[in-house]
Amino acid sequence: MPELPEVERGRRLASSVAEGRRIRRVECADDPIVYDDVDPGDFEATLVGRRVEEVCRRGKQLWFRLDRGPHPLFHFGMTGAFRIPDVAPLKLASSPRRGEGPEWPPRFTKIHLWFSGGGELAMTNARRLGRIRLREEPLAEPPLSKLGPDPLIEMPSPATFAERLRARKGVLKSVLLDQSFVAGVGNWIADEVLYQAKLDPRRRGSSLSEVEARTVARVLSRIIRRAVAVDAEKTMLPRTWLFHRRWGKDPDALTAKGERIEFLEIGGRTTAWVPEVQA
DNA sequence: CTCAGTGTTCAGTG
DNA sequence: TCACTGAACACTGA
Repeated sequence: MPELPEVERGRRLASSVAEGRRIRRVECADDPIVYDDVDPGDFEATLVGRRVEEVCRRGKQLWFRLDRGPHPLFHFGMTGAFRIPDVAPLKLASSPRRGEGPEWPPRFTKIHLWFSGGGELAMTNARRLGRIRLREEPLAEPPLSKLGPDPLIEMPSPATFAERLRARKGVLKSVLLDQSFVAGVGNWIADEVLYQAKLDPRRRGSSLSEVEARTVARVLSRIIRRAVAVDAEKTMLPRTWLFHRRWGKDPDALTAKGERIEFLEIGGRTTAWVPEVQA
């Protein structure tokens, strides 16, 4: 379920287990789709023995900066995640949902890494829209080189953001999802931003006033920082957010304030919005 | 059985 | 070339 905050959670998890450690062993699933342009055997040989200097993220892309290249890049697609072995061996009363149990490595594991010091990390990817790649210079090559600024670590000034947004002719929802405009916004964050900024998702960037465009910048930054601050834990997001009410296209869905939520399809994506606030 | 889906990419169009 | 649109990808879970 990865948008920027969830990918950042993955980065922190990987960082805690991998940074400063050497990769001792690698096991890849036999899945050429997930390996994109990399042969799984080469991949294992490339990584074993390398030291992980830093786990980096930009937008929804993650990569390990190793002591020498090529460096592995990870993209979670719609369903990917990093996992580490469960710490608590105590049996819980309730039975875990499928794929979330204590099984190790977990179901749908595409790569399993062992580090010096005993840590392990697995990347799962049930629907196989994720990608694992190798790059000599990650930031200089696609997909990273095509990304716009990451709103957590390199958010432009409101003035700069507003200028860029007002230069766009496309509808706001699509512009926010464009990873070359800002990196890391996905479907629910785009809807949340437009709800809190009180803007119709079908408005065109070029139609915004300076004040409206700056509001988008401010709200986007605030939402991202808040979601990252709670480590993307959904139940910790403010009750007033559209997030909690937007799922399932429920025709009777209401916001926490009792406003009616409606659904549109914009750029092929389901868009939840609140006409009485955003019209 | 059918279908939506927290994402990206690419061919096609204007 | 830019900007945008829609389809394709893949497969689980509802």
